[in-house]
Parts: sequence; C-alpha cells; structure tokens
Amino acid sequence: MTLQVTNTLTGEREAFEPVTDDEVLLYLCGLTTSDPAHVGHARTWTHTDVIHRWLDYLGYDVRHVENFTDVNEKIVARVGEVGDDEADVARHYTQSFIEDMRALNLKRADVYPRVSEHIDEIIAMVETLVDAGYAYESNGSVYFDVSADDDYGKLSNQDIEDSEAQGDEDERAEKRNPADFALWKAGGVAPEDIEEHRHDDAAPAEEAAETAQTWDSPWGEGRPGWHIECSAMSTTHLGDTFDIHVAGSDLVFPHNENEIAQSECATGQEFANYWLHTGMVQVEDEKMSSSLQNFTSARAAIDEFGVDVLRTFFVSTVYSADPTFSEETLAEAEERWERLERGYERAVEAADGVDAYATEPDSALREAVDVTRTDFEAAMNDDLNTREAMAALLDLASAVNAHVDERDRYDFPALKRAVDAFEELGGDVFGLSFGGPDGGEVRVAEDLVELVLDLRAEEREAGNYERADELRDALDDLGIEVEDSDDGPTYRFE
RNA sequence: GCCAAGGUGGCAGAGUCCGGCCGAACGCAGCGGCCUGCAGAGCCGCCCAUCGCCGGUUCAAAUCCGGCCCUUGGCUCCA
Repeated sequence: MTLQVTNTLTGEREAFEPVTDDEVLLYLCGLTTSDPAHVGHARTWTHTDVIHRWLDYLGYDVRHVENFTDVNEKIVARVGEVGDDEADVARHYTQSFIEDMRALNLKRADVYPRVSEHIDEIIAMVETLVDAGYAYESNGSVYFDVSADDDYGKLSNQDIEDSEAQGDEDERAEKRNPADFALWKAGGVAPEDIEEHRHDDAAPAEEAAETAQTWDSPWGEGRPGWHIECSAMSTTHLGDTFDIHVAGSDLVFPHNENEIAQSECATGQEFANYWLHTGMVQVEDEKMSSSLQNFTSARAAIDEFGVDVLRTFFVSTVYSADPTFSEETLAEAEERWERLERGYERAVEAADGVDAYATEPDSALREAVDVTRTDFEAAMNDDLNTREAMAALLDLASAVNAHVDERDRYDFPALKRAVDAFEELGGDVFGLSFGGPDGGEVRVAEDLVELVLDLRAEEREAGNYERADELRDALDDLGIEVEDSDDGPTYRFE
C-alpha cells in the first residue's frame, strides 16, 4: 500500500513518487507577518505537520521549507502599532508565529526563509525571466508576460482572456496584458496602497509608508512583487523541482498559478510535482480571515482549548475540507480527545498493574490492535484521510475499554501493543501528547503560580519582605524557581 | 459572468477516484439497559438518512453520465 494524494494540478488522486527515492522535498506557503496567526493558519500548519510526520512514518527523509513573508504593504500598514518600521513589525509577528508553532507542537521545518534575506535570488530570477523574454521592464517595474507562457493557467484552469486586470490604474497602464503581474515594483510603498489595511492605532499612512524597505536592482530602487518570493525561496532551498507544495486553497489563483509560471519559465523545469491545498476554516458559513475580523487567533484558541483538542479538531476533517469552527465542533473535538486519552491511560494502567499477564490472551483486543494499525495506515495512505485514521484510533480506545471492563486478568502483550499504537499513531503521527500533563493542567499550574506571585508582589509593595520571601521559599519547595528581573518576576518548573 | 471545490441523519463529518462488503464509518447530542452509595468514566443496545433536485446507464449507483438548483473559495492582500 503506497501513499496516494489528490493533486490540484491534475485534479486526480495519484500515487506519490518523490523525485529522489528516500527523500521528500516539501514546501509550505507561509504567512505574511502583518497579523497574528489565526485558527485557519494553525490548521494549515498542523495538516502540513501531519503530512511531514506521516512521511517520516513511511521512512522518508523530509526536507521541509516554510517561508515568512516579511516584505508587504500590509506589514507597513501596521507601523506604529507593534513596531517603528516595516522590518520591526515583521520581526514582531515572525516571533509570534514561531511561538504559536511551538505551542502547536509542530515539527520544526528545516528552513524558514524570509523575503528580506532573499532579495538577491529574487532579482536574479527576475533577470533570468527578462533575458529569456518572459518578462519586461516598464517604468522601473518588471512584469511577467502571461502571453509568453503557453502553460499559464494550468493549475487553476484560468483562461487569461477572462481574467480581470490586477493592480491599480497606474500599474494597468504599465502592463501589456491585463493578466500580467508584477515581479518587481519600482519605488517604495504609496500611502494609498496601505490606507485600506490600516488599523486605527497605526501610524498615519504617509509616515508608515516612509518606513517601507527598498532595494537596489538593475531597474532601479524598488521592492519585489507579490508572487516571485515563493518561487525564489522554494527553488533556492529545494532546487528547481521539488515534490510537494502545500498552500491554502485561497492561494490557488493567482499566487500559486503565478509561482508555477515564474519558476518553470525561469528554470525550464517542472516546479512542484504535487500540489496539495488545505480548506478554509468556516465561521458562520464564512471563511475565517484577518480582513473579515471574524477570526480567533491561534494563541487564543490554544489558551482556550489546549493543543490536543485543537489538533484533534484539525485532524477530524480531511485537509482539503472546509471545517466549521464553532462552540459545538470544538466541544465535540474535546470529547473525542478525552475519549482517546482515557483509552490510552486505561491501557497504560492495566498494562503496568499486577493483573497483567503474559498468558491471558484476548483475541478480540489483539485483533483490534491489528485492525487499528492497518486501518490507520490505509486511511493515511488514501490521500491523508486523517478523519478515518482518527476513527481507527477511537475504535482502539473502545477495544481497550471493553477488555479492561470485561476481564480481571489482562493480556499484557496486547495492552503493550495498544499503548505503542496510541503513541506511534496518535502521538508521533498526529502530534497528540499522550501521557504528559495536558495543556489544561499546565495552564492551571501556571495560573496558580501567577496567583502566588501576585500575592508576593503585594507583600513586597507593602514592605513585608519577610512574608514575600516566605512565599518564594514555599514555591521553591514545590520545585518552582522564582527570579526577579527588571520586567518583574519570572519562574520555571525545575 | 468565469474558474475551482462541495451539497450525506438533530449537529458534525468520512465514504464518491476503482459501482456491489454503504442495510452509509468515527464522534457529539438524545433514549434504554448494565455497572454504580451519588456523579463521572466505561460497556451493550436504540433512535435520526428517499445520500441537493430531475433524468439516464447498469443485474446493481451516495458512488458513473447529462441537465438544473444551492453553498463555499478564487477572479483584489489572504493558510
């Protein structure tokens, strides 16, 4: 049984065959560092993470690249809110993304390239396209000539005759064909370009625009276009042709389409072999999105539900579906996760007790473990059907419960294999944390420590240093080390 | 208008590629029983589905073909 995936490029389910036998080159279109990551972003990250983990499970060596777009007018529009200039705002959100990714228990990518550190590669690629006749300069900007690329539109089936003009009036005037798109944009950022993305507490548009970064190029001072970055960064770190390109389904056109056009015209090689697109999280029958202001930030969701519940929610729909984010669906995910976790814990407790024997075979449980493994693997290989794979795991929980309920003497080898299955499939592949304290418990512990620290701060302010020290010592006895710093107290669990 | 993906029980959501094992999975909610000092957890069972509509192909269709209706995403920054 080999892995099959649905390829947006062909619209069909295909056998997965990497360019190199044992290695998989994976790219995910990352986020623009202009807003906090929300649940929709977290879902795409998590499904990509599960793909990575499944490829690991199958024995592939995965090279995983995921970019941060740190040059964009939306970032400039946040100047004054969380930073003094474009680069500063970008740093702020890049940091917050990294923290969210850690909190979500995502496997680290091999490279997190940023646009600002790949300007040379971007310029080189644009030059190649100009030299080869696929792009032209106009008023210091460079545009991709869609009519020069016979394959244009092959991902999204767009007909360039039907496409509406992109860009503002000035830009349209500079283009030969309305469907042409910018590879390089002359000058900085115009205040009116960031006006619509501005929040009330941001700096005035004029002032913010001043902080936009620009770079020297053969066509004069300017900034990279919207789509060229992903082409430059992916080919730099993965080569001209790589295996899997993941992105949200909202990026199919024009972003991914343009990536293909630029890359294949520049390198003469196939770009990505398999295109996987994740669905859009729905909130009240509408896409969750930063601009619609209907989003729950990844951070808030992790704080409210915990990573395991959130990951269970994500994995309970196939990656390509548009799942409903609501109180009901998250409550259901919570029930599912608890059922799974309880099943795991019962298996561990039964296996680690004196009532577990080597000579008490329970064929029902033994068969259930086998079925779980084969069903899970078949589901994952069938276009990464995490929903079905999860069902297999939940069936295992039922089998464990039935075994422990019905018997006084347990089948140790079978229980051990059940525990292994939970840990390898639910833990390693789905990234769920069996065994350890769950997110909720950790948060309560942290809240309690903060509560004590608040009390201690009150004593200190009142000058009751003896009492304050007693509280610190009491925490220390519990294995919580408190240190005072300029920014207030910090602590860590020993 | 054009492109793409969908429409499956009260909710949510697999199955559709490769028609029959789908008399429709897993789960949530609801109901009954077991267990139980109570509750919870768990176990067993049940309830709720003319699989968007109409027509066609077939011994057989949720699954294939045609038409229509509706939803979501894209065509503008977007996971």
